Amino acid sequence: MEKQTTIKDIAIALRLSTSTVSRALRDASDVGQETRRAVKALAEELDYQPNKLALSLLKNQTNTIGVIIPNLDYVLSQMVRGIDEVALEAGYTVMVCQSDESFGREIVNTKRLLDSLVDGFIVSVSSETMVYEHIKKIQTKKIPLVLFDRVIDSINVPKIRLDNLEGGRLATQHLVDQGYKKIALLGGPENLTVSNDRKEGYLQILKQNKIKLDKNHIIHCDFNQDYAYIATKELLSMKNRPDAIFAISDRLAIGAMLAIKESGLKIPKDIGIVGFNNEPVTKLLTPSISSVEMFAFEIGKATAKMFIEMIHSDEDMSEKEIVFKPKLFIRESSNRGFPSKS
Amino acid sequence: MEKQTTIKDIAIALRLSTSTVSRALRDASDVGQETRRAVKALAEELDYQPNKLALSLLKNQTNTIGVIIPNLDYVLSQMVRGIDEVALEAGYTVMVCQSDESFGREIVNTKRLLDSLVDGFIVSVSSETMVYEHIKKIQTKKIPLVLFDRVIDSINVPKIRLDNLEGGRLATQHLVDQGYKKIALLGGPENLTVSNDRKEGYLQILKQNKIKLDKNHIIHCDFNQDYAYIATKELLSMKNRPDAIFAISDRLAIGAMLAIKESGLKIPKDIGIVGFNNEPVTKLLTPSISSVEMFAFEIGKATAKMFIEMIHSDEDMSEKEIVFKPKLFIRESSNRGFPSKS
DNA sequence: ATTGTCCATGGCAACGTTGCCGGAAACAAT
DNA sequence: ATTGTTTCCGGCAACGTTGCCATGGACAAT
Repeated sequence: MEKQTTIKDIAIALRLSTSTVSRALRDASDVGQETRRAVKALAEELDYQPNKLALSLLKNQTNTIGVIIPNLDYVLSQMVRGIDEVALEAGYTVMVCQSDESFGREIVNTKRLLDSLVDGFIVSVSSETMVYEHIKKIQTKKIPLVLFDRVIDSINVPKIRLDNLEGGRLATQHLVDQGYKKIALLGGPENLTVSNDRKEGYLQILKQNKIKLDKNHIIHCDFNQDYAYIATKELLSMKNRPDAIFAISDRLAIGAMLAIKESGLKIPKDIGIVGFNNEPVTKLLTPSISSVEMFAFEIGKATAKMFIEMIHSDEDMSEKEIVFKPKLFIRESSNRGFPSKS
Repeated sequence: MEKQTTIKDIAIALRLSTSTVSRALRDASDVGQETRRAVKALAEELDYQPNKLALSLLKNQTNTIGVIIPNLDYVLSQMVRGIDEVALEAGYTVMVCQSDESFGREIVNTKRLLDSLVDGFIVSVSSETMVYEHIKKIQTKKIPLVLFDRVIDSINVPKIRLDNLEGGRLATQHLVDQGYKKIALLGGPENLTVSNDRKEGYLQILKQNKIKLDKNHIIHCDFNQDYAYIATKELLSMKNRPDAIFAISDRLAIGAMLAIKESGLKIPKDIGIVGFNNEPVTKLLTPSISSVEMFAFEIGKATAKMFIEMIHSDEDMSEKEIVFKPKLFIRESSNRGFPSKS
């Protein structure tokens, strides 16, 4: 690590003061034509780069956004890509920290970024997170904070998310429309609004259609494909066997599908499946899996935009919330041909 | 953004000098018992956190690693996870920048991180990158640099990568063993050693087995699944139609598979496929796709370890290279049952 | 009483940069 | 000749921290 050339080096070489060099470099007024030219020339020659650290210390701002996410699966990768794109454009650098769905690591990451002095936070919580002191601490310190995707209702900051309730509704209504009568739910972590909203949508639709719910048909299996596999085996062995499964994520849907395939039941004839996220893989499987698109890339971009707006505006934005509308893609796994084509 | 409590605040409150407070906080010698206790108590109460920026400026080190990667697909996500894990452990924070396979953005990212004063770089180049001035600049400034996965031969720094040559060999030899005679190659970008090594392995095996190569059977399609689909359509329409495809990534293999399915040809009977990366999706498809595992997570960890070793050691490590051995997972897409089971 | 030693603390510079103020020189206006 | 204005530049402080050196008091040894 070589010493970088500093403003001082230039000042000494040119027998000027650092102030003058600084002004010349920034094209400020109060600098003579000649001096300016000389300074700029030498700066160029010595490949001078202003020391960001010194500036950050002085201005108490780092142009860095701390992003805390639970993992880097397909959806979050897309979101991060969206955040990245907008942030870069706006002159911010992004520090991404994965909590790996661990509450402990989420706290560690928050602490770290907090004293790395990021200008603000963009956060999506881990599935283990049930108490939000670390998040509230960010808020207490008046550091800009935006929540996205896995959002926390009780915290009053801008939020960008999918309308998961509607997503749950879309998926479930579709299954009802296809004539399925006993629709099971493979749910996610119970402390995540994302999961609960999707579940709530599911429940609403059942109620709306006067379908009696068998409580055993709801199984929570985090976001773990293997759990979904096991849970589905269990569902299939029930006396009151479901004839459709709404899985709260595509991973769960895949786990379910593997279990169903092994059982010999036919998809979608005997049993239908709808997933969530619309990962590319859903198109590729046999049968292809119906899924709810959640516009991850767009959510990422919107999140970063909101963040930047928040930083530059001084009005209170804590009530702002952007909610994206989901879209259902119907594929083989749930398509029995209803309503029958004319 | 509230003002953080500083050492000065504590000093004033306790009528001490900043030096004394600093020493007390760091458990250094030369501080009285009483003062130490008082300082620590107040620091706790005011939630004092040392200002990393000031420290970084002083010590000229940021405890931050700049990671530049072309994208966040499955393999790189795994690698980043590995890097993250080790880096965190060692007290480093990671700044991940995606170049999105764009040469321009790679340069921008390098510049940014360069003057964000990261302590060093971990880089995997974009598929567009053919000239390495920006990478060499890192080296010129004597900033620690480690290359991984997509490595550049002509740059003399530690490298961590897969034995792609062997990977290409494994895949191709397997196809030969299964009795395929006309093996096509869906290649990656031509300026990436990763692709070229895999291709070279393929060529070696063909030669070893005295299989005549039809030059039309080699098609480069970056890492783009859609190109692979089109390329495969083309291959299938050839007079001298291949009876197997070695795709340099799973994405390409999937593209190929889609095209073959449409053609009505049977996999693996009429035509075999082997992919590369061993993404989880390969297991799930019908037929499941044989693929070469590249131990992305382990490569990530090894990379970060190497980086940290490099920072802490003063011997020259530029010649160090860690090469992981690939492993072929044989699945339905290429399994014709040879050698026939007894 | 003088010197030496130890302990606890304070002062100052430095890291690289900018912002503010002051000042010198040149020239114009009175 | 005095005053004012402009142009160009330097000095100093500040951001938060640490490292080095100085200082002063207490106490023991001579």
